[in-house]
Amino acid sequence: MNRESNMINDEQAVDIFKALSNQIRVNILQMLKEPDNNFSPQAHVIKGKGFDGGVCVSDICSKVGLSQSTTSQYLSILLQSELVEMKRIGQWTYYRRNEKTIKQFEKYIGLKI
Amino acid sequence: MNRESNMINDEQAVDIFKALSNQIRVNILQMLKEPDNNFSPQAHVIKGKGFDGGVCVSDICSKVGLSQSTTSQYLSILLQSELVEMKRIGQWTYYRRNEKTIKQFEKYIGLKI
DNA sequence: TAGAGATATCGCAAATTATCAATATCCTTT
DNA sequence: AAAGGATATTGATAATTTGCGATATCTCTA
Repeated sequence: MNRESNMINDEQAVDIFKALSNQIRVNILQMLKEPDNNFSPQAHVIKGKGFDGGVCVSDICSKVGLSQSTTSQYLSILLQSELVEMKRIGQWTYYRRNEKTIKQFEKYIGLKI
Repeated sequence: MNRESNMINDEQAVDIFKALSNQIRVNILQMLKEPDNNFSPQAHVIKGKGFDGGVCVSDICSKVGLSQSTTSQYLSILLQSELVEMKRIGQWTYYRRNEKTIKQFEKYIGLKI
């Protein structure tokens, strides 16, 4: 029951549009689709620990070529819009795509846009 | 042949995200889905003349409650991203959704985001 | 517990966006 | 040709975003 619970609202959708209104943030989301292919072989990509595919900030940072502070801030914008999720393990913070939100967003586009 | 011709590129996609990163512009696009239901009965909604469903700027303007200049500018942002198309007929400029781009955008989200 | 590494936050200057009033342009009609 | 209505453009200011360096916080290890 309650199919609506899967639907994001207009406000959330605009937040997502804002998050994606920057090429580099889009790139980050795209790179996270295939962490193993898109980051250096020695990159810190998680297997196991309940957070498969998570990539740590410094690897994303060196890949996108922006400063650490900007990269961190962009990740937090993606996090706030729930396009990604994060988990801190030790001194590293791992980010990965939040496929649930992305699916809901796709659905929103099809129905509401 | 050439299935790729239907696919928008990353840059176009970011332009679309920017266009949609504003609630009012999203509202305009949504209202244009059903012009007859969303505008006043005496609104200037086109039937025929090869531009069915087109709505003129002043009707959109009074509906969204922003100034004429802002409304016009928002429409031109939507036009540049090709989310809408326009046709000038006499002294009126009619805008309507560009379903082709919207479909391509939907496809882009599914494949690239 | 002091240092070192990873990430987040703060403060800032530059660039961009939001929004309006005023003005210009384009059509139509007289 | 002039007036008037519809839309676009311009100029201006306030607000937001971009992106950085500096600093703070957190966590591990010596």
